[in-house]
Amino acid sequence: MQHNQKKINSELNPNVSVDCVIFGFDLEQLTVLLIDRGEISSAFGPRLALPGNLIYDNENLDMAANRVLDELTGLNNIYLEQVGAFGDPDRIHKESDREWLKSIRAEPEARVITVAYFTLVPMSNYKPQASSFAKNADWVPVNEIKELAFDHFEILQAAKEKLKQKIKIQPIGFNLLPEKFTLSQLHRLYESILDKPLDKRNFRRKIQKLDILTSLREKQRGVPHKPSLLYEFNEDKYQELTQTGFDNFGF
Amino acid sequence: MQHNQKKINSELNPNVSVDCVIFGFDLEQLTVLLIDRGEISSAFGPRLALPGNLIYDNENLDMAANRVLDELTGLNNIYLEQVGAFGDPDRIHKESDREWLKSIRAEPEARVITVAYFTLVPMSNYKPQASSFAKNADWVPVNEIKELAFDHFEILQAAKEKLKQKIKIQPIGFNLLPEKFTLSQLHRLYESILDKPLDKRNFRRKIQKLDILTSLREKQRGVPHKPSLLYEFNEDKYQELTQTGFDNFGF
DNA sequence: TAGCTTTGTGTCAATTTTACACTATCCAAA
DNA sequence: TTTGGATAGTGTAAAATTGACACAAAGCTA
Repeated sequence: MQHNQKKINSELNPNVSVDCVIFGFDLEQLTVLLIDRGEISSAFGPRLALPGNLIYDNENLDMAANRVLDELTGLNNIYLEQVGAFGDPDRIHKESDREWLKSIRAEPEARVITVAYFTLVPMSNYKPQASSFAKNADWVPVNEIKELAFDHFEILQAAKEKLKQKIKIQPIGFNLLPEKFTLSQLHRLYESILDKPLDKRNFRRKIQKLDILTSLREKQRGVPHKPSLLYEFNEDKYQELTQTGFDNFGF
Repeated sequence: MQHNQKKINSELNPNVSVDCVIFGFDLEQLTVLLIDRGEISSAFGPRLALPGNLIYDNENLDMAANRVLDELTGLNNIYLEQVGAFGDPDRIHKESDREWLKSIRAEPEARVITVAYFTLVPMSNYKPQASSFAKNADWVPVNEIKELAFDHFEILQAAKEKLKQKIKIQPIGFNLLPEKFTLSQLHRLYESILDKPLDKRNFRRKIQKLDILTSLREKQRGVPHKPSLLYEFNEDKYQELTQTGFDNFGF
């Protein structure tokens, strides 16, 4: 593999962007980190949008997604997975979006293909803060989101679906929880991702059988009810599992 | 949704391409339709590549993939699914690939992000033929492919994986078979996609339970052994199934 | 100390999965 | 026409998994 073209300066590629669906879990429900575009577009359409940006010509797509994530949250080394590319020619040309683009893009009329990612961040590690491209960012429960800028709602749907599929195959949900968590929290997390109720006892049986939890000799404190045992995620077992994979479909 | 920018002429977008992993099944094994780039690059690297092309500015990604597929095979209305975007800055800058690009691209040095698709075509409906961007195209058994141009081998791996996952969730395999087929052929197809042997009786039981096959009162002819019953795919049941979905993971 | 809230636990029936081997049918070759 | 070769087609029993279901224990609060 040779690199024949050394890029001294890296420039924004006006035709390709990344957008991130940043999932969090407030121990109650699944949430997404959205940016508020402010008044400028509110007269015409949704204020909220997924964080995203054009890519630089010297970075690959994963790097670009990580950069966006880092700029917004200060987090890196985060679970990140590509959802796919979205490239409708008119995806950014709704009236309500054009105004905003004029204010942030050098070529607001350019056709932009976006590559969507989803990431899982432990909300406890992060509180929203201002960033270069977002004055305001906030966690919004997934179920309350009815519309978003551009085609971001469609992207969100795709990301949810991908997460749903993925969590059936790999125990990635732990990325959304604090280091120590209770089985009830994990249970609730699965319910909100799969978007259906799961029997408590059956869930516990099944998750325990995966053998990736370490039970700590420590209880919840300060809760007005029987305190729960805390658990930790067992990375070694996880690695082993991802090797083996856990297939579902019986064949 | 308003369209504010009418494009009279559509131009090639020099920064975004689509590549298609066109799967076929020769009733023995899974195959992929590859184009032969010919002598020009053979001195340096692989001659074979996935069919693909730059997108036009007035078409969306699915349309572009369909166009590539149509140009090469004359087939349209084919099962098609996005695999994802591949955007390493150096993905097309191997020495062995640059020569070829010079011969087919207006801007051979431009950075190109590609969006990969996989499609399933019934091989019986198609015999390779010349096309605008490929003098020669041919079916190659998946297992025999060791290297491809650009990052196409990586794309192929991703497409195989996606197909593997997908076939566990939806009965899409039928797209690879002729209209009438035998259970053994279907069996063999699943084995070659999942890349592992499946017990014959268990497979038959399971597939029958899906209830998407119609048994024809017709037998194979001219085979030097007990002829197999022929089956047909039942579209109505399939639609019903995709509604319900068939989940694997038990939760 | 009484009451509220959530945790944590077991069993049984039904279903699904896995492993496994022999006969039936057609063609081809002798 | 008989025989051999090849693949089709079929059932069962043991093991594992799933799904449905209810009540006592622990801590907090008033």
